[in-house]
Amino acid sequence: MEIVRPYSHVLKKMEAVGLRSTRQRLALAKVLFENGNRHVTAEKLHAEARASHIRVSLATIYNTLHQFTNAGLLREIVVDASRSYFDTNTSSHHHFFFEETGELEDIPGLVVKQSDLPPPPQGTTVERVDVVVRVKEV
Amino acid sequence: MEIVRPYSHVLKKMEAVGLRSTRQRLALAKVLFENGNRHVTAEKLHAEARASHIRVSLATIYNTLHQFTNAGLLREIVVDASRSYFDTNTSSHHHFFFEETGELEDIPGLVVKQSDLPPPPQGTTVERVDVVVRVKEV
DNA sequence: GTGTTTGCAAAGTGTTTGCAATTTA
DNA sequence: TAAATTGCAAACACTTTGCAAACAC
Repeated sequence: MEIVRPYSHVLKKMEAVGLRSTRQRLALAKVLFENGNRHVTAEKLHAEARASHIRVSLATIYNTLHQFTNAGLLREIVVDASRSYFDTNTSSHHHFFFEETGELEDIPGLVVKQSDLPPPPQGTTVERVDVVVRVKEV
Repeated sequence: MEIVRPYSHVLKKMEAVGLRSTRQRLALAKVLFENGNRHVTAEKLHAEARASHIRVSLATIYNTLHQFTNAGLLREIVVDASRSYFDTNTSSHHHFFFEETGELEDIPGLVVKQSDLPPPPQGTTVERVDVVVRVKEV
């Protein structure tokens, strides 16, 4: 019986990019990656960390979110001009955004192909395509 | 020969929703709607206004952008977590976003149909679909 | 031990607000 | 003249930064 370590790849990646295994980073990695895909804001992660008795400053939350994003462990999603969202799913996919609650949800199986799009402007290449489907409660 | 008043619909709309024709609003409407489609941030519009010797405070810029947005004359575009963009083209369309310069450009002829998308989550309706193609200079 | 990381408080950025003075209708 | 609008400065929310103390290796 294999022991599942849902976020062992995170530890490997941290080492690979030279991020030390500090108490804070390990605890945040656990919260973020242990339980499937998540969408978090800095504030939410901070609140959650404190609720789990993890002592971390907000500054460290921001540092960690950016370090993980640079390491390719997180992806930043822009849906709201006033807050940054981070997604533990770094594969190419899109989102439903619940305008009232500010929640995000992955859209399964929506793939935008290069051929679906007009060519990018002269001298540019497509870095990424983001589709946000904004939904409202009826 | 017809006299073209590219933004006469704006004046009508302002009246329709009860926005008085103040010096500031008229001047900003002119800047925004006189020369085809535009994408502006508050700061850019403010700078442009001052360059054209229009005295407007930043507070009024924000007020006006929101009032015009509520009136359906502008559309807010979310592409950057740190700034709000407003588009004079309120019809359903999508954008190229130049990550280095922060510029926006309409994508002509990209239409996302309801049938292209998975159904929205139970109890919600699609308010709007935003596609942002992030491009980088080669 | 050395270089990295943390946490705090201060600073920064874009945006909003309260309110007196001004302007529009 | 009554109600709406403006501009200022202060307040705000979120994020970043500088730096001394704590920590990882």
